[in-house]
Amino acid sequence: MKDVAHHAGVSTATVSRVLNGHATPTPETRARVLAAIEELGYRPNALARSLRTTSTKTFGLLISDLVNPFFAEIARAVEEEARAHGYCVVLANADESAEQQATYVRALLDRRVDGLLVCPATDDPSWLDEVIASDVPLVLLDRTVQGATCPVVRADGAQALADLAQCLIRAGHRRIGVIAGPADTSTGRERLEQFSAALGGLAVDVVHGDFRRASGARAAAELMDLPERPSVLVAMDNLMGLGALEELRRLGLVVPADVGLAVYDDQPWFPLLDPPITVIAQPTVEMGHAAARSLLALIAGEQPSDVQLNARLIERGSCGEVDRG
Amino acid sequence: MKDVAHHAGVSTATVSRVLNGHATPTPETRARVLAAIEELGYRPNALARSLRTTSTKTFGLLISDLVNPFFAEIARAVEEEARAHGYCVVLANADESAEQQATYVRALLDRRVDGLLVCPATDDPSWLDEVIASDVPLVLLDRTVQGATCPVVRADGAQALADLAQCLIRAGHRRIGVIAGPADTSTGRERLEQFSAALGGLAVDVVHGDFRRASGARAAAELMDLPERPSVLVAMDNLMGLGALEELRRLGLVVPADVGLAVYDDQPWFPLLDPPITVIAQPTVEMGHAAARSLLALIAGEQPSDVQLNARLIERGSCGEVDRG
DNA sequence: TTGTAAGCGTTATCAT
DNA sequence: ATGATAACGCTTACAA
Repeated sequence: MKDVAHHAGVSTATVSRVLNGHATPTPETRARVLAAIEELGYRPNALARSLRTTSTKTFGLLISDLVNPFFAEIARAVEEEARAHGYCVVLANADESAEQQATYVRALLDRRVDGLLVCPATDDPSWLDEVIASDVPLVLLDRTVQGATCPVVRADGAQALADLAQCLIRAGHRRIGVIAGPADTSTGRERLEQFSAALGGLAVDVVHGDFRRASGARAAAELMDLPERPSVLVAMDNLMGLGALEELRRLGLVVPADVGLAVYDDQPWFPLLDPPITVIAQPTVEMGHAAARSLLALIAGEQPSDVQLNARLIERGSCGEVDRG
Repeated sequence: MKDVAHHAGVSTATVSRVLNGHATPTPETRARVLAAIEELGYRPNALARSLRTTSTKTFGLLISDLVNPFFAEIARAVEEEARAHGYCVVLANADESAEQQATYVRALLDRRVDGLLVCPATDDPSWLDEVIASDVPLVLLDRTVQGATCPVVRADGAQALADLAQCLIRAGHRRIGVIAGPADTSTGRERLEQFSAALGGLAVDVVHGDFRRASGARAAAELMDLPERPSVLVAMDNLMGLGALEELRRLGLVVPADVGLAVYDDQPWFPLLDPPITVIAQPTVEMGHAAARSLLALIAGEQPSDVQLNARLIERGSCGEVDRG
């Protein structure tokens, strides 16, 4: 910057003014400075600038699992909305681990992001104190944590789960196996509760997984090993659904003849299976956009309210019709 | 930091020394400082630290398309390896756009990342000059660009494509439709060339896509609309393969009876289709790890050589057997 | 072992 | 309209 100033015969202050589009510099000095910048290939140091202005024009986005396409889509949407408003997104991947999440929260805070979007790995609220202390604006995405007072953006699956319950009961299912998410995540608990509630008194067999593929396979194996086999399986996330599908295949079980299957989260390949899989689809793109906008609002000093988007059931025939012979 | 120093009755220099694990501070002053840090909830400002030390302990990772699971897996692996060596990864998503890529290269350079990993969206080398000028270490991942002199980590598909060609010819295919990647990407060109070469004189019908889903559907439609229909389609990337699958389904065509299909990139759901899809699998995790290690080496002043991992054919039956009646 | 002070590359205040 | 200059929060000679 000093070089540029020298080259243009001005002070660094003027260079700064040109850089930041201030009104003051005269058109001709502006031209001289711009020429010098061009010639020297000068690029401002964002670190120094941020140190001075206390603004990094950067969001931190903490994702629970990057290889989960549900989160990848959300991340893409967040980044899209952020970019439209002049913000960069630093993406960190917690891999469904609470410790990694805490580590990254700290790393992002230390790097002075202007705002934080977190898809919490677990309910554990211990990391919250640090971000509150730093008073960096925070928005929770997809999942909540205990006692958080910040805006939350999530999909409401109650209606969709009720629809699914109806659909299964109508099809004659009386033994339902649920591959639930972790009990220490809000989505894991809620989906299970809402589904159970919608089922009325009907009991379900529940095995908890961890929202990842292998756990879906394990859970499916366990459920199909029960003395009284379920006639349909409901996987509460797409990766566990994938694992379940793999396990059923391995066991030589045919969907829906031997056992039905429904999955939470839609994926483009679900309709390609035989039979196409019945799913509950979440509005990922809208969630990402809404979350970024909430954070923007928070930064602008507003008080954005929570956002609840609706998930919806897409029936495709993988839940079959139970033979009532 | 000044507060901490006051609180502990020392100077900021001593606080700094404690923070950075220097040998000098006496155990008891160290304890006092640590206590003060704890009590005040002090967190060092990474920006200021980086400004001073010119090291951010951060890699920039520029991905061509985050919702492409191939890149998501790579990103995860890069992050994993980087974390193991004390580096954070800032992930940016170019969405297969050259302009967005250039924008992000600049943003990452300005933020003074210690190294850059780029999966180039196109061959366009214009952004290269800026990173060379900045002399931030650079590693190219998956794709190369014209005239780049930096280490490259990629998968070599020549053998796998030759195997696939053999497999198709053996099955009796004589009209092969290729859904190729963009001609302005190295992987787009190479895969097509290597496959054509392996086919010997046999002509192929080629339609270029953009490595994304919709283009795969369009290309499949175009190929199946040819006066002489191909008996098998080869999609040179998993997203275009997905699109092709969707289009074939829409057209009411059955794989492999009506038309065979092979796809570059494996995905967990390919084996679940009926028939399971024959694919060429790339070692994504190894690629991510290798790339991160190459960058680490570059930063350490070494001269890592290019890395070529082998892709491999996995035959699963979606290419059928042509009826030679 | 510890403190003083300069400097990293900016921006912003205050003069001019 | 422009130029000195202090300050942002940290690290590191150098001195004590």
